[in-house]
Amino acid sequence: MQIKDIYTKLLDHFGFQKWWPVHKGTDRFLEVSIGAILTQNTNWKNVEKAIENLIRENVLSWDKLEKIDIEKLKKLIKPAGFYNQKAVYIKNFIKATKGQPKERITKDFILSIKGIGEETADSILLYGLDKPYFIVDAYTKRIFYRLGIIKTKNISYKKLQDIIQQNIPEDIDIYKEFHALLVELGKNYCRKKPLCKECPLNDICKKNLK
DNA sequence: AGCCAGGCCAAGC
DNA sequence: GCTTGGCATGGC
Repeated sequence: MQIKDIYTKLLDHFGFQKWWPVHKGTDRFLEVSIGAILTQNTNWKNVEKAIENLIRENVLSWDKLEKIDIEKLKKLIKPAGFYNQKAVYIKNFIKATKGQPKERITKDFILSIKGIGEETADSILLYGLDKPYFIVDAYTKRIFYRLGIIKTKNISYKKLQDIIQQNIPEDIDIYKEFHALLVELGKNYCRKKPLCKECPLNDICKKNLK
């Protein structure tokens, strides 16, 4: 079973996910970046509440986020949790990237911002700027470990990213869809307590509990 | 009523 | 380089 066959199977089961979800009328690069910071170790439903707050208060823009009082920002993003550090991270990100031409927004550049790690950086690059970086998250590691493709869950981000990128076409739309599909599988079947019987990958998984 | 979520950083080996 | 503890809310 090849990695690209897993993608096909998931696509057959779930259909296209059309990630990353953004609101009409907002800057895609900005909304993806803020969403990526807010969703660090956080349920997306909670992130949606925080983003709704920012939109309702009309502060989801580079200018407004640069000027907003940080205590007010904390209040607005509170539903997303870890709001003290995330407010600082958002401020750091805005300060570093505001007014920068898109060519300057390289992975090394955004990784140098305190609060942006590997996954957040790749989310911004792939979904915000259409650059070919495959995103590795906790679901990706868990799923590939259970499938038997990797032998340890402690594999480094870079190693798993390389394995996946070397085994699927370098295609932005596939990168986007595949990651979204892995999240869908992780949420619905390959949970901490997995639902193996109904899992669409049951027949090719080593850890299944038939 | 716990357990969990689309991680990151700092500190300590 | 790898591991650990802290960070916080709301859904299920």
